Amino acid sequence: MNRQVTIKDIATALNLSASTVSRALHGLGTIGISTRKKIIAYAEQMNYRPNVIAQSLRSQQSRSIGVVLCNIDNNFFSEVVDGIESAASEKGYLCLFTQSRESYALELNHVEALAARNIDGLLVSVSAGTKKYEHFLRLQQSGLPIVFFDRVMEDWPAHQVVADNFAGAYQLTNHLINEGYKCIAHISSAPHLSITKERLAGYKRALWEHAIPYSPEYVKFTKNGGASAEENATAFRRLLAMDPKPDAIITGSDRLTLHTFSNAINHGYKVPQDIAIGGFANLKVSNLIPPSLTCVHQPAYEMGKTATEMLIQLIGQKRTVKEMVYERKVLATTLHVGQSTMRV
Amino acid sequence: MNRQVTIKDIATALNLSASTVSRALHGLGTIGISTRKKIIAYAEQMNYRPNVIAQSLRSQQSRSIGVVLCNIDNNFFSEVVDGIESAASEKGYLCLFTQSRESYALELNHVEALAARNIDGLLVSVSAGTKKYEHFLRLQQSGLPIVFFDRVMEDWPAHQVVADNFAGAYQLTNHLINEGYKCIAHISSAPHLSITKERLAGYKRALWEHAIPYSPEYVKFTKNGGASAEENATAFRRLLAMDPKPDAIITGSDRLTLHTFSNAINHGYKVPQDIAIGGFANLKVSNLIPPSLTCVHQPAYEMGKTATEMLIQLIGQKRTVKEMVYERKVLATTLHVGQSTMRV
DNA sequence: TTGAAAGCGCTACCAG
DNA sequence: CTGGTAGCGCTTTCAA
Repeated sequence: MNRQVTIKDIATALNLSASTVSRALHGLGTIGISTRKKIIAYAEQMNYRPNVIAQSLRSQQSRSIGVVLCNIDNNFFSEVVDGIESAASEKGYLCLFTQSRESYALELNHVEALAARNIDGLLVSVSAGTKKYEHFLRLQQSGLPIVFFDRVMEDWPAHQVVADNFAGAYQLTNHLINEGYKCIAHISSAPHLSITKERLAGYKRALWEHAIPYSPEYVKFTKNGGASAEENATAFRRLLAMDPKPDAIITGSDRLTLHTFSNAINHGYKVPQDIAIGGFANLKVSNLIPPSLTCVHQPAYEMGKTATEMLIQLIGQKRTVKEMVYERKVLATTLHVGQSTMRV
Repeated sequence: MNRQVTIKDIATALNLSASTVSRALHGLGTIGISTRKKIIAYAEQMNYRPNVIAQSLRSQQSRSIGVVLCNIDNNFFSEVVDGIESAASEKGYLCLFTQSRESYALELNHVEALAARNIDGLLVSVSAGTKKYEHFLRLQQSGLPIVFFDRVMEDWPAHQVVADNFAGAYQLTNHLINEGYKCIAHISSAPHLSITKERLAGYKRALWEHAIPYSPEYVKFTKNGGASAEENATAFRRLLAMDPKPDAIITGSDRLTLHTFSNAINHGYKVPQDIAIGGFANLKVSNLIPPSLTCVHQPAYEMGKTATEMLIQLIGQKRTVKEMVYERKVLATTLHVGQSTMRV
């Protein structure tokens, strides 16, 4: 590879010292106006680009942020990543992007690999397979700014940006109850995830307010958040085999919603006549599918943007761990009522 | 931030030299077995992680690859990125990921920013706004391995991984002709993109083989590849205002397919009775939308994976620019026939 | 106004 | 088998 042109090259060519060139290029310190112009011109002509790695080594920061999430090929997360990249690139940060694929081991690997790269900060949505948070806590303790989004580390002080999962589930359940549905089941992600718990709580709360007893058998969790069609199919089959049969299902993610919908159709159920379906979903097609889908929409792009801006601000202020004040931002969800939960 | 522990720290603590510690940690060179064990143990205990930035500066490579594409929030590209990340992480590479948002200026910025980070290689799908390739050619000339995927730099020697856009469009058009459609229109992306040209060529070819005259007025291009709903709506309206009115439309991307579908419905057209629609699409819901969508599916995940593997191989072999043999891989598309193009 | 030197953390070479 | 030294490219004192 033809070496990129360096400050030293410019210095030699112009019979100056490296420090002078560096100064000229940054406009800092004192420097003769003519020397400066000459250097700038030559640098331009030679298409000089500072070596960011070297700058990074020197300054101990990299203007890059690490991102760990479970899987990008998912409407919700690709919107989030869109938001992350936008905010980061606007502030001159680059994103190192990794997928945990719901595996604790992979998440751990990626987090360590990122930390070794002098990232200035880390953005995390924890994997479904993660039950220990030491790897995050250690880094946080060492002073690395971390912002969790969507799926957060519970019961530990940390910066968080989340959707109002409780309210989303609560509103959706309420809507179903008000439509007259009596037996509302719930298919959700892995039980220990923060989003799962929050949504479950919203669901329970709505039932409770209407004096409908909560039956745990009507709630099915999927270990991989519906990544495999099979775990969803099982949950669906088991729910529909129950007595009484549920007349509505609330689903907890894009994938779960889609799978449940498709399972219903494949089993010959009509929506909403035989079973109503409504769920968390950031699909671009919800109004193309008939019956149009009732869904709780999360501000995914905004979540990515907000989390990134929060992170970059933290990077800027360089507080010590002790004086850190942890912030939790909750973004509102919106309920879109479609035909899939309409009472017939 | 509590400084990470360095080789020097270990050396001081153990009364050894930095070089010895470095050797021990890498298992290279000669070193006493007991010293080695002692060092390894201590490093582990102190949770030592090599500073990759320093390694990078020294070795002049970073084990990271840059990625530039137009927008991740798009089914096709998020699948591609999934493939890229998988392949990269498997080989121990990290991905620096950027979005050009169909803008030449942003693309240029990102490419330069990436190049300054000592990336070992670059993965590119060119933006719709890009008509000059100097920024890529310069880097390629300087020895940086670049692999283009999906939208490639035309008429220039370069590594490429693309879908068989010609065949995809050809098969789809053929299918429509065989179903008996007479006036087949085409809505595609920006006219100068490689994918647009290839698809147009396949379309023309099928018409030609059936002795159907090609009328340019029945082909509409969208500057931003249908990123805005509006440009698609305009194209749709203009097509349907023509005389004779087309009885089928072939669309050139996820977004265009979705928008066209939705436009048809909103204008009160029945698919396929009033107008047949088939297009390039990697949607996960194509069979949930009735009528089920006829679509040309591209192996997006595989495209990302293949491009990345090709890139990493290039990085490994370190040929000079002169001895470079450029390779173009073409991945087959598959036609899924649904009801949206069924003759009624 | 400019230059020399030191050092960020790491590794490769050459002496001992 | 181990240590010293140099240098990757850059910036930042400090001295001239």
